Amino acid sequence: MLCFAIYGAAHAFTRAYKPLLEPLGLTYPQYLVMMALWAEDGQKVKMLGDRLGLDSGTLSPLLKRLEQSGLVKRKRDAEDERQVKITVTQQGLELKERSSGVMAAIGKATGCSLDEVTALREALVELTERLEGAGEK
Amino acid sequence: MLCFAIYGAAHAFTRAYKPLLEPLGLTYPQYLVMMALWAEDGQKVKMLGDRLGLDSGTLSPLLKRLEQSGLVKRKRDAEDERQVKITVTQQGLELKERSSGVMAAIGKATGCSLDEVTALREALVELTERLEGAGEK
DNA sequence: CATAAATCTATTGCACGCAATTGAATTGCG
DNA sequence: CGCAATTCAATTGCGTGCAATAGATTTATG
Repeated sequence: MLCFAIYGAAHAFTRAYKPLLEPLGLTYPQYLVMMALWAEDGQKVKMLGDRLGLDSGTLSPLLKRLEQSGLVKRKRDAEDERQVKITVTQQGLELKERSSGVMAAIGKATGCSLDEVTALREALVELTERLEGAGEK
Repeated sequence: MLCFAIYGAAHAFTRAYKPLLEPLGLTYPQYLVMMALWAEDGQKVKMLGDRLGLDSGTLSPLLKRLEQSGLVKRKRDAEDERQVKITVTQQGLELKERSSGVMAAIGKATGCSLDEVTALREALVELTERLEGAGEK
């Protein structure tokens, strides 16, 4: 059952990240969103959703919590008021520094060489694309 | 980001299963539980939790919904009244037949050879064990 | 034997994840 | 231009996932 192996691995990752992210006051999905924003600030909700594979039903409350924590600002775009632009605050930038150890700790926990990680990641991306392609017919 | 690839693949699987399981009235986690019970009937909640990596907080309401649907029965074990034994009903057994096409459809959607699937699965199980081992220290 | 410790299920509270709907804003078409 | 179709974010409802806790039962300990 490949499905079950992935299911278990995904949860194992979430559990592994949890103790590392807790001191930062972030959940795992929130951390993914912050990483996306650190990589490119000022993204619209739609853009984040496409990149992370999440819809507005998930992102809206998540972003609201990040705003509540003072990490991001949400603002309607002046040119297209349907869109909401998310910008990282000073506090959000500081969190980036404080979270620098997280990636390293996870890399160590996986105990994989860089080659192994790369191969596995590519296989999974490939698989994901095939599954999504099949679903759309 | 390996974490992100797994995160995406897990959701892609869930989405791929969804249209197949909907006609059966099952969610993906419910399907996993039913598969575990079809493989071995009469399991206790604890046993299911260990095998699927879920705790009682997740399983209790899930099993209650399966009972509501008439697929399983929950009964306190006579020998140890702390435990609850889950048994598949006649209706639950009939569902097994009706779901026989699901696995095949997913296998096809992945578009992987048996060797690829096996290799990927083993890599993920290995990774999961390392992550869990690291967490327990 | 009585009591403390451990085990097991259920409940509560919070945070996703997604379908479906709503409401506002923009685009396209006649 | 004017109205319909589209796009986008937010909301609602349901089903996980998990920590923390509670309650009941069994086991271990003195």
